[in-house]
Amino acid sequence: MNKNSSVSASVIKRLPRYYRFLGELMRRGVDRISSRELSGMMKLTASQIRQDLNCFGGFGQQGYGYRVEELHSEIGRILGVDRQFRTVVIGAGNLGRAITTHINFSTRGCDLIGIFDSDPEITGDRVGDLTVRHIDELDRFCTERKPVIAVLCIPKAATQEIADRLVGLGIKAFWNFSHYDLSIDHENIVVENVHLGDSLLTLTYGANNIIVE
Amino acid sequence: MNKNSSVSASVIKRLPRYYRFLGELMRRGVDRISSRELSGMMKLTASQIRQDLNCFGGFGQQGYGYRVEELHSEIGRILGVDRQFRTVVIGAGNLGRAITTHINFSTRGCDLIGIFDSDPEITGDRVGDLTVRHIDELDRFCTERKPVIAVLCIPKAATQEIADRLVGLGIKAFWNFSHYDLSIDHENIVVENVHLGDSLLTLTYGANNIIVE
DNA sequence: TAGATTGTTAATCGATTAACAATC
DNA sequence: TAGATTGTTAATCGATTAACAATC
Repeated sequence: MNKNSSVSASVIKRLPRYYRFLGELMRRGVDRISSRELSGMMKLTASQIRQDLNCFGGFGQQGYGYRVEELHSEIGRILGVDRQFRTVVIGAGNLGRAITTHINFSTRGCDLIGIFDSDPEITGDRVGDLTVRHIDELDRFCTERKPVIAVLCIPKAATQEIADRLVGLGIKAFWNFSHYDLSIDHENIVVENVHLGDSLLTLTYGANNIIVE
Repeated sequence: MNKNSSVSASVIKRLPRYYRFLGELMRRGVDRISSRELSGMMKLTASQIRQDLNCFGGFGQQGYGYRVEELHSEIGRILGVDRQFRTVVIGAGNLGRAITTHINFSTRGCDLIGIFDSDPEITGDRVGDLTVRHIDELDRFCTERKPVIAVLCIPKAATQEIADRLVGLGIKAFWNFSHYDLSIDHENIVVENVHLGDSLLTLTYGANNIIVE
């Protein structure tokens, strides 16, 4: 059943985008699409789309194409949007607050249950429908509520230490926004590093090469 | 002189990370490093590092390695950190504010000169050391100050329209945070799409495949 | 000089694209 | 049935890795 283990990172990175485009098509009331049409919208080749989808199973129908709603829900299931992973945010500074309120976690398989900060000045503040807890409460909170995903919005210097501690408390997945390449040596822990600074530098590189001035 | 045009996106995407590691080495007072040592730190192969760097020139010295400070500044120059591209943020909601205050633009070749929003309720608010301007002032502001980079922190639905308008006002590069794949058909415009939602879904996929429950 | 490590070419590997038989 | 479009195999392309001669 699990073809999954062999699916390459390049394919997986494209799944959320497929999911997004299919959701948009659903909203527009389209119920059927061919790899050819989708390739036009997404600026991929039809070949690649068919190849990608077939990593997970034959979702299409020869001579007809793909049923949008079915494909959308299949990809959703593969991504895990039907799960509700208990998730905590560590760091309630500007970025932590913005991520907490700006990202729709529940439609992406996550249930946001806590936000923590080390600054006693801001514990008690409301962020979305959560209340900032002091980091000292983390151990007890994790023991009781058993979160499995942590969003790290903390300074570089604190990241590795907090992450190791969280692994000890049962966290299995990290969404890391600190300017630090988090790598966990434990088995069966997943990390998604965001690196906004690197992203901006990539843009600067592009600008540097087109803007002569 | 410009080997640049032929350098692949995969290499360019790695440059900010090299820059970051070299900066860290400088801070630690290391002044010499071999591709072998760096490969250990960065979890790349030494071969790849030498291959990558040689896209831009021979920065090393046979039998010795690379001088950290020199390599750091060379890569910085390639990325364009010594430029000061005038940059505006469009959208002063949670995310716009967080990006504005959280990211160090000036060390990444950007000079943040304005932040705009369509909500009259928040015009006049301070964000970092900027004051939120109403979006109606955008045209005049651009004519006078000539920004070249725009950071888009606006809803999906508004993105394409605002981007097209900004191109007309002289913007050459977009850092796009809306959940929308911005693509500009004009020549010589660069776009860096961030897609935090897709990043979270990639993590959810990973979590879904390790957390059995 | 001997040792180390680069710059660069060649070999391998993986990802993308093309082609087409299977089939709805 | 004929037409369309998938699923899948084969060909191509690009990126990574290995090897080694050049040279500091």
